[in-house]
Amino acid sequence: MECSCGCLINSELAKKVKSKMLKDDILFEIAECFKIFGDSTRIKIIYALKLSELCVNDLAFITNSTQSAISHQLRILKQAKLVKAKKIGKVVYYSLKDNHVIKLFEIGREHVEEL
Amino acid sequence: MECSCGCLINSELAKKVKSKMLKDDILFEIAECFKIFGDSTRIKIIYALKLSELCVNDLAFITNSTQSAISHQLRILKQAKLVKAKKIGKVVYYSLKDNHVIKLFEIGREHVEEL
DNA sequence: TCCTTATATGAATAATTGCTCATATATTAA
DNA sequence: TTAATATATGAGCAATTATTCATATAAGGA
Repeated sequence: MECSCGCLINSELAKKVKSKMLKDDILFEIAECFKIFGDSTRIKIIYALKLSELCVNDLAFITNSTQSAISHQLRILKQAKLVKAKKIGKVVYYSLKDNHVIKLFEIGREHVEEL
Repeated sequence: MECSCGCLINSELAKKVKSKMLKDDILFEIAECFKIFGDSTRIKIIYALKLSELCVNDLAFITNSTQSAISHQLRILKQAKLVKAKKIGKVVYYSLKDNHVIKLFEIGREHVEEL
């Protein structure tokens, strides 16, 4: 028995596939990226920002959420480099950082609509 | 004060954006889709299956995980229609359901590698 | 200065979730 | 039939997480 899985049929194949796997930390980062998109509130924020640059209170209004909840989520989105912020007076305007965010959203949307 | 957010500057904009938002249930489904990709173990499974059709034990070996953990995650992936299963004898072979899964994975990977 | 508005944030809570462990089912071999 | 192998699954647990609440900070207006 060659591999730890105990599956005799595919042991050679399994070793080959294992050797071709991306590094764990890369796969972890990819999962972390998707995790950001995997929350209703954050997806709503992303979609709203796809339509327009918006301030925190407007985002709260648009998403039927509270200012606090949105602010917490915006911090997460900012840390993930998905949105950027611009402060004018006491108002902070948020917008999507780049088109990659929109691209990812659209592919996800397509996938859902095809099911 | 027109909108519940109390933000006078953007109240008209906010109402306009809100009217253009996708339905909550659509956005929820999109988030749910991304959520599936947002776990290290599942991403490892998806990447491994991108390389080859594999049985449960091989997947456990390749991902350094247990048979039980992988089986649980495969059930989630199957329910989400991301993988399909084919039983031959006592071995169950899993593979990706379609190229959309690969496409989503690749866009996520690109995004991570650009950061 | 005092008040209001806009945003941020720490703590607490409730809900979700991924894993482990034990066990069940199914198939094949002896 | 009995044993071994491959997979599935329910219960319990630990960790994560999204929200709420209270409060802090910051800016503008009276």
